[in-house]
Amino acid sequence: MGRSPQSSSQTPDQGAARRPSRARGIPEATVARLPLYLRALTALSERSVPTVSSEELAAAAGVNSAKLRKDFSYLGSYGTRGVGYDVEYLVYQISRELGLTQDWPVVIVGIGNLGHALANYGGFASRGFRVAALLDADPNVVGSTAAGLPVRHMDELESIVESQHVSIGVITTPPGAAQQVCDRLVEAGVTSILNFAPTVLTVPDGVDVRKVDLSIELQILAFHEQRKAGEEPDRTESVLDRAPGPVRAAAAKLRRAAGGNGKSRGGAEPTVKDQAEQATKGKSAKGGEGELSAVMPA
Amino acid sequence: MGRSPQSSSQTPDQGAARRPSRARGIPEATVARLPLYLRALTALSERSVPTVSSEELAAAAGVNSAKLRKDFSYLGSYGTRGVGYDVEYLVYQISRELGLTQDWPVVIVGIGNLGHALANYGGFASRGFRVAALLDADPNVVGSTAAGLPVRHMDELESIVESQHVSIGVITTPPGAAQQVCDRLVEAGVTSILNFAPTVLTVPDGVDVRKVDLSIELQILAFHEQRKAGEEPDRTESVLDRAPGPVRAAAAKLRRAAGGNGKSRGGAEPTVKDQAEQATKGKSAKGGEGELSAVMPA
DNA sequence: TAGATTGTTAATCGATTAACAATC
DNA sequence: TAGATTGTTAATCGATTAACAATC
Repeated sequence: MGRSPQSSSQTPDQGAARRPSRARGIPEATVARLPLYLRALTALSERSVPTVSSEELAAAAGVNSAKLRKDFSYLGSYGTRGVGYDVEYLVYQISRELGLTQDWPVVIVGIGNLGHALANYGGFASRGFRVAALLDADPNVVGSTAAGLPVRHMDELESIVESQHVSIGVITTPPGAAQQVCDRLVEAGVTSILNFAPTVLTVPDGVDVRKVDLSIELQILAFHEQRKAGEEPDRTESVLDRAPGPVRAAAAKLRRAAGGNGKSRGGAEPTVKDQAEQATKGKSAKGGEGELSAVMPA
Repeated sequence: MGRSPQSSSQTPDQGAARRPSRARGIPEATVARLPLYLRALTALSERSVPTVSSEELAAAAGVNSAKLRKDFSYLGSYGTRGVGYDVEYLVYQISRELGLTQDWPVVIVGIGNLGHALANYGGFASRGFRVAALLDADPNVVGSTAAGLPVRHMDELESIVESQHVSIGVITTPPGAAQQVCDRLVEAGVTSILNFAPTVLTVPDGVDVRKVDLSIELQILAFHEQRKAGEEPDRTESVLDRAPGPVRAAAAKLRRAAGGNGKSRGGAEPTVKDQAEQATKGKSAKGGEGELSAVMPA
């Protein structure tokens, strides 16, 4: 069976998006928004709002109305011109489209803080996801309870997955254990994996992986944040000069040596490049993946 | 100041993507992948690998090499033809591009299980993110410690954000409190928000919001999972018949009444629609956002 | 020089958006 | 009927990908 690494990251080409994937012709981008619409509709339903226009619903979901109507057009013609959409009816249709009208047993592997948080997450149960088991490798954790469920030992993984027909696994282990856990889940029959460990998982064809990476989200924010403060005054100086000592020193050296910012496009400047290289040799990895092992206690 | 809801969800148009946004011409999709490359490069750096080809690095990051080279071309010409990329040099350049060579103080608001998990997340510190403070509204939580830091009261939010120049806030409160917390953060000077609460936040222009939604990820997996099992045998029957009692009954009724699946495109079938509507009135919200309040203990 | 690999081009694909005819 | 709002079209935009000339 051919193995392919998943796409990872909160980006357009998440897991399933790699296959032809537009199952039944619904674009991946639309699928990713259906849960948003469902959430907004559920809130309206609780307030007993009978119908809603594309404009109102779009506002509640945080998208524009043209996009929403286009999205809904892939599902069918569920609205009424001049009136809008029936809230209950849409809740049902979207739930059905997403597969939420059936029960989805899931296992959570790695019961640290994050595993705990997920086990307690009410948003799962209310949408058809049922925690079939909590698993951990640590004997000190096994036997304790989280969210009213006993934490069971990894040894039971296969029997639980098989007997309860679990098709979705959630991995909240340290990164070092993630691939091995993934392999066991897949071998036992799991075909969808939600991965919180900061690792690229390799899975056979036919298995979907989605990745949630807390640190990546922050890094993307930092990228934009960086550009807000100075509004491009002279990035080389402003950014590097606020950097930690060694980097700042190297930056100064760079400027003295070449006046460039190491970002000049196409300009072949081996001198600049070599010096920046030297400058970073010392600090090198600066923390790196090693520290991530401490991220999510197994 | 014009307020606009953020785009939310792990989809292409996350927060910042709404503005013209391609700060310095780097596409949003590329920015979202830079952290992946950085992680892979950091791992290589720790193994003291001096250079890497686009093919190797792409494999490690889980993307294809053409995409990687295209991404890097936006940053500059940092490789050497015939050789590849210098690992240390690239680590530095990408870190700089992402703004990780500077220190980013963040506050985490809402210290439940998830807040705890985030406070302990080693991936933050190793990338320049420093937890400036943990905040909570619950007097029983205030004063305890998490990840070695004291949990402080919400009342201190403004003074902390201002005195420590915090520009990034992480919201892990229950959904009901999120918008209010967001408003206070923004008012105090925060311009980037990472939102874990299942709510659409409204923020002024110039403020970026990224959203991480655990339940949405699972729903997307469920959508694809649903299509694997049966491979389109006759979805109306297979899906609805596995649904809970009331829904299944309604489905049967529907089939009897019209033989349609309620999904027929364009075909105006008021009878079918009305009956499906009736059928769902009873179960209605089925849990819904209310339960989500239990998600993340403040 | 020969082999390897980058950086860029151009074609393709998918997603977004405004506008409006259809129709309730 | 008049007003409102959907569902769809078509234009635009952005992202992906293969291929290859440039060049180490």
